[in-house]
Amino acid sequence: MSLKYGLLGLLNYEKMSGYDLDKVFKDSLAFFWQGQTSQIYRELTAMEKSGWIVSEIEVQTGKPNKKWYTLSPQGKKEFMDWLAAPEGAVEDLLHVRSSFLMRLFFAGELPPEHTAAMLQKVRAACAEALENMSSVPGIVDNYQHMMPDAERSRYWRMVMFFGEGYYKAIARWADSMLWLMKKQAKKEKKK
Amino acid sequence: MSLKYGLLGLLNYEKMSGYDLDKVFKDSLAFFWQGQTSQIYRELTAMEKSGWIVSEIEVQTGKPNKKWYTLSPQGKKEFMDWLAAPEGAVEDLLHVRSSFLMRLFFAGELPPEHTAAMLQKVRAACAEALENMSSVPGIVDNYQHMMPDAERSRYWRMVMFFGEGYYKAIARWADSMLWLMKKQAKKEKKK
DNA sequence: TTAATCATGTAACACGTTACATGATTGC
DNA sequence: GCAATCATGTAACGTGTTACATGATTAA
Repeated sequence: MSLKYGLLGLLNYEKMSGYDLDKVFKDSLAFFWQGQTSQIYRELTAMEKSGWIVSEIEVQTGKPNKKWYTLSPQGKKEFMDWLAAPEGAVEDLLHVRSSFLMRLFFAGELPPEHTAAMLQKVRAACAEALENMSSVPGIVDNYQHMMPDAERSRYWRMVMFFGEGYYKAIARWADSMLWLMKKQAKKEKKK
Repeated sequence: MSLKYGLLGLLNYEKMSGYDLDKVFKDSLAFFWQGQTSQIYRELTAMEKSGWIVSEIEVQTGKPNKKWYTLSPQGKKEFMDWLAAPEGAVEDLLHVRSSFLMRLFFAGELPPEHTAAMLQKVRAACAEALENMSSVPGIVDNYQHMMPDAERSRYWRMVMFFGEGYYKAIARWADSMLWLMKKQAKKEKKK
């Protein structure tokens, strides 16, 4: 659902090809929405058919031709309508979907050591994710030229803060679950 | 991917019909994995074809017939293999996917008041979600009979703690973003 | 009398994932 | 010589979503 609108949003900043969109998408939106290259091309074809975007081909020599996409007035309207639409927008953020938690739910079928090891991996993954985040401000700066004004990137930073808070929350949770398991293991031994 | 295994996991506790599974699923697993009723029936049909589960029909009068599903040895094996499989299990928890954040990213196209209102709704939704969570321990107790032993539900509680931490983190984030926006609005006025 | 519960699904469509295809140019 | 970059996709399959169908019984 959102992939479409992500692409429209980027095209609203500037004219781009599918290839460009793929890269910019992965640099900016991929933190909260993942899309395969093949899917991006499919959506672009579909949106052109709907008249939301318009393409023109630039013939290149030595390289494959480039297909430049531009937002049509209708596409801009669709984007703005989606952006302002309130339906389901808020609930969505609280929505969790995770196969890790599914495994944890059934973890009673395995020895506790297995789960403890997984939680430790979660801890490590959080630490790594938080470290990797230090490169994001640089990326934001690199894209400053694309944004019509500086205020635009304020929201990008808000999304970043969300990521930070999220990773930290998971780390804290994993720590306290590990502590809980240790306590429980001691109790078991006494018996 | 996980829906299948969620159903197997529940059938590992006890024999159930699609209808039962649908309800139990929504009471327990739906916090971290959503599945429509129609999807559940589809997966059950598919898994029976694969030989992971076996069905027997109970003829009822006054009510529709019931189709009881049991885990086959192969199904149990598939479940245990999935449960212990480490591939991608951890990364998955750190994975974010949210159309709310997509909208926030592009929020510069709208007046800041619009975004502030959305953030306030997020705050309210977190508070509500945390309140609703108080009923979960009761649900866990209700299902105690299904679990082979008390330790099994320890992991259910861990999942619950995750939810709590998650909602609290979002609430804190939303608060600080609102504070940030207020500060910024004052600056704008001065100019 | 109206809604909820019991119990099964089918059909169609939208979206996500994986694998594959092509082929020149540039940097190590 | 080999990998990466540039640039386009198609095909097939898997999963998620929405709408619809049936029809008796029971509780408010």
